[in-house]
Amino acid sequence: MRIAFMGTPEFAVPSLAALLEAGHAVVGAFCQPDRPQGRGNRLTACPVKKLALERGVPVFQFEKLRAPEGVAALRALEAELVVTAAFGQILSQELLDIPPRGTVNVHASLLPAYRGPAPINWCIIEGETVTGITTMRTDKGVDTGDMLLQERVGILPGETAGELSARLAPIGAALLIRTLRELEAGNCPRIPQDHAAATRHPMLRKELGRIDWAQPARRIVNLVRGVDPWPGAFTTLGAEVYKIWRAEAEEAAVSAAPGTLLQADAKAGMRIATGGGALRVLELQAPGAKRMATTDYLRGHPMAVGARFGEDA
RNA sequence: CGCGGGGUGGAGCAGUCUGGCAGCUCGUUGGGCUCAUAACCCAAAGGUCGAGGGUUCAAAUCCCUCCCCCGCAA
Repeated sequence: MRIAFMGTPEFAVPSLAALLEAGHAVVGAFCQPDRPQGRGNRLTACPVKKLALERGVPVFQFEKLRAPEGVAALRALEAELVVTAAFGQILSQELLDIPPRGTVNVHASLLPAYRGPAPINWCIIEGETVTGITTMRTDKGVDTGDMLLQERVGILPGETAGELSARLAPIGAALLIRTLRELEAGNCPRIPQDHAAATRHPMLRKELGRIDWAQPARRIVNLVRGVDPWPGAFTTLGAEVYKIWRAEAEEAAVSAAPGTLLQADAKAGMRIATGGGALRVLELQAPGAKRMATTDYLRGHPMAVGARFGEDA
């Protein structure tokens, strides 16, 4: 099929690769414009753009695809079908009307649950143990279109959003290919979503990573996993910002105020009081330093038991 | 030219300002001790101090150039 692909981050890469692999004519790859990124603010190409260039697929980057130039560009490609995967822009009805065989989206959740731009992160933050991939017909709402195929995937204990995303991406790619095959054969199911059962979660913000020590340790662990690798869970100690990358919940009863440093020993490790149990910090990152095992950190940076995290700001 | 922190035995760090013996907490190895240990005691190995150049009687430390890592902002 003549397909226009739209996607931006790493998650979308296997889907684009699979389309090419399956012999589809990918006539264009749309992704977000290059953004200044990292130290030095250098313009950086997104993963989809890199792959597209590598495979000789024409790349299109519009600040707003729904603006006239974007619409014209898509129209000019004369694609039969549009495939989107974590594109990062909402398609207008005008855009949706262009491809004669419609638009198919690869979404990383079991719709209608976890609609929105960051389903993988939110599943983990909310403590889910099962998620999945849904392929769907894109309509004018955000992740509201009719569902095509769905595949359940278990979330591993301790798995981070980054790890889960890397695991889901190829599963999504495979499901996409199967969906297209069944669409072409005319035997693909098409199931309207139960909108009453839908949940929607917002885009990630930096501030989401701030640890609320009044929460139970178990929820803080889920936050730590769910915002890894971005924005990362963090807390403050005085003016310093510490990131916490790996932690376990300890159910023991704790009487100290939430955020209190209960233990900081280079051998026994670090424990912090929470609103429910203690948080055992296994891996952290101090300002200016790289992430490291808590015990390693404590060897060179003794900390006073009784200090309160998250007290300022 | 966005702002800032950092690179020192295997790990985490101090020492750099004010040049003068390569140091701390661990780990590793060997030995001892103990019913036992995230325990304790004794000993040992392990370093181009990120790279190159310069200044100096003398450079981890001061000057110049470069490389690499990290945080913030976006």
